[in-house]
Amino acid sequence: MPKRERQRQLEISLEQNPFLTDEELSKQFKVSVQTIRLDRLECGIPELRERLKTVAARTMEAEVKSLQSDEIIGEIVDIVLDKRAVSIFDVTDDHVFRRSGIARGHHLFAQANSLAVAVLDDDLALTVTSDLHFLKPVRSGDRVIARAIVDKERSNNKRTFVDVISTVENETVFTGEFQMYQTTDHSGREI
Amino acid sequence: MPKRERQRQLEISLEQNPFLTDEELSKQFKVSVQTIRLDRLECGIPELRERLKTVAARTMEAEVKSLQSDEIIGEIVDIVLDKRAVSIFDVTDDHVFRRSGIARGHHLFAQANSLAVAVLDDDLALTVTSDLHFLKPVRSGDRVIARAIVDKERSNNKRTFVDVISTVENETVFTGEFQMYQTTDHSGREI
DNA sequence: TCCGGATTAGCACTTGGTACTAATACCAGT
DNA sequence: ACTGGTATTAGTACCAAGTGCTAATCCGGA
Repeated sequence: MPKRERQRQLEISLEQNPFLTDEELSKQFKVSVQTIRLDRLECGIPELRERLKTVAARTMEAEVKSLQSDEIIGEIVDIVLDKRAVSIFDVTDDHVFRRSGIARGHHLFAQANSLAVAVLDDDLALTVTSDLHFLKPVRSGDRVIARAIVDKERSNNKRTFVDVISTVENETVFTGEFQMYQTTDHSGREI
Repeated sequence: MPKRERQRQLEISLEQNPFLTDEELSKQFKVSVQTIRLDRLECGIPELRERLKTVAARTMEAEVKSLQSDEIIGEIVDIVLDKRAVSIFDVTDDHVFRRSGIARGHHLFAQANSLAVAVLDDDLALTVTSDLHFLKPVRSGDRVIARAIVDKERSNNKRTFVDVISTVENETVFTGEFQMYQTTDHSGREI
């Protein structure tokens, strides 16, 4: 196998499995450990420990991100329980279709839906039905601001209606009407 | 600081930041490196490199998972383009409300919506509106099977209607009607 | 035949450890 | 005051997986 091709394969191997030591690689490619070291040097591939360090660093970051983004998609910036709430969601490359660069619908839905759940002062609010309108495409880099308002007129003690309007730079990109089910009895409360 | 307390703090420190070397820890706790080593030994905390290895391993796993789960939520098991498609989504603890154990709505939506996108033989299909019904709660461990059917009667060359029905053990848990926008012109094709 | 890139080998040194031994410190009990 | 036990510190030998360097060898083409 020619040198160029081996180096290409090496990069692929390490991308798939950064845990390989030079010795393991030398066996895989049937060359000496020194050759592997020279290859890594030429390709600018760091040693095992450095690779693990960066991979591990990625995890820590990702875990912090996913921790906060699991409960609520987006960040809640204002909330008055049982009345209204606002959340901000920054769209990144992770959220868009690669070909078109347009955000996948389920991320906008997730922001709106989790905001609708959060605005209800209930241990357990579930979505029953919802009616969605995706009005304008949202792209990577856009900051989506979702505003949820509890519609008290149409709500009763088991069903609550929450309207969510999401905007990017004051233009409405998404609207959702959520009919929510609440377990606890709210009839005794102030409405 | 007493030994017990120091060891407790040590565990906390390393959980938050597994990248700390014994030397850094010894400075942090103002004891010798050897003491830190003894503490790790007693608490069963592995050395830096082992810690990074396990953290990095977690990442790789997570990345494989999120890679496949980003394009399509769930796994497509059957598809006839522009006609129908089926996907399977296994609900885990990651998808449910901690308190109630019931799956968050946006995961069911994501499965259905991404299936609706996939079934359309188009580089760029976008969701315009959708009408959702969450009929029964879905729990961790449930296997959700989503079936998408393209409604040809109501579709024209710019708007396509896709109906998705999701079931768990033959019971319908979710239905969604998706009105999709397609960029490419399908009028010349077989319906 | 000679040149040059590619490969291999060998050695000293580095990091962040393990495993082990030994010394020291300090406090309580008798 | 002496002894015992725990805690801490110091020091040594060793290891894995490298870097950085020099030197030797191989192998193919002009």
